[in-house]
Amino acid sequence: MTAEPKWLDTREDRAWRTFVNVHHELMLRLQRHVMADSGLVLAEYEVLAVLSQHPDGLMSAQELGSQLRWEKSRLSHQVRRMQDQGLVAREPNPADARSCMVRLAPKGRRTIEEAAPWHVQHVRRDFIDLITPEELETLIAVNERVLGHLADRAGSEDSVQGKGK
Amino acid sequence: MTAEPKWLDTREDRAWRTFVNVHHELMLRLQRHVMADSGLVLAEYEVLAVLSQHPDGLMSAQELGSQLRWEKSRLSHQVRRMQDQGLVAREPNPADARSCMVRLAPKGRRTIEEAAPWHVQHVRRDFIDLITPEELETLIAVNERVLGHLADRAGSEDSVQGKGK
DNA sequence: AGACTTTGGTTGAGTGGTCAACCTTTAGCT
DNA sequence: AGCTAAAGGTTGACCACTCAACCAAAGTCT
Repeated sequence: MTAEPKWLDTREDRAWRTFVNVHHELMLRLQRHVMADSGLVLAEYEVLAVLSQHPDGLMSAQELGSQLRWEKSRLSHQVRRMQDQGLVAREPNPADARSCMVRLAPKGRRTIEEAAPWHVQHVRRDFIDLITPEELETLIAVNERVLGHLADRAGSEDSVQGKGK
Repeated sequence: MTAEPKWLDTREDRAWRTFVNVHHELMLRLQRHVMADSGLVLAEYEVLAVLSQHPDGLMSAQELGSQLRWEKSRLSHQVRRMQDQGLVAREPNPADARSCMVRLAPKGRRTIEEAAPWHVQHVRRDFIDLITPEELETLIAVNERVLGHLADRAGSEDSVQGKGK
């Protein structure tokens, strides 16, 4: 990189830093709460939450993964662990022999139904309720813009530039 | 939890989901970029970045940690790994024998100076430049509000409520 | 001075996530 | 049909982060 880049000014730097920090600390706190309330780790909660909102708590691994925006291997590991605990079950997918279905087990349903109200309350208290409606709209707009941008670039990811040095 | 909680409405849910997703995908992308550009992992970059902005690249572990908002054990592990790579060095702290100082090693300085412009450019392209100045102010305000809130509650963290069930 | 607490830091165990390699099935092409 | 490529998942290795236990030095209180 020969020319000096545009460094971040004070506001930009602050926006970036706080963005990173807020996420980290919020997640840490929610993790501890959900663990205290239900014995789940956050990742388990998220899987159960998505599953429980589908008819019969049944969906293909891939749909589950794409909804969570998780990599397939991450999901696979997670599902294995949760299967060991009896929270979910794997079933063959009749429509595609490569694929597999993940089903919410009874224990999983009980757990999520008990945990969800608490979790929502914590998300509210530590995040949503601190934000005005206008700010909320701004957040959504910005986040979706960034996500769209990232999705766009996701494919065209060889055209980086000459590489440092 | 006897009474039904206030569930998240569509906008709130969206704000929360996109918030989580944006962070995850941005970090993933930045991690890959900084790795491709300089061979560093993001955590290493962050440590070097903070160190390089201090006189002589020297600061106490605790100051480093608080600036990064990292737990002490995380920092300790990270510094050890980076020391093994010759990016930083540990030195005794003359002012306090319990403490220790972390110094930016020459190799660390070269690395960060080469990596920083690229990193900044990526943060810009994938985040900052997608945000209008007014939105940026909103972001900062919201993030700092949430951080303040979290810091407040950090201490008083036994007064949870009756617990589920 | 002597005990008690607090602070700064390290360590090891356990866990979660990424990556790359692999296998199987499905889709595409001729 | 037959060959190749792509898609869905699994696995194992590796690494980073958290948590709890621990240690030594500083501060505090009497």
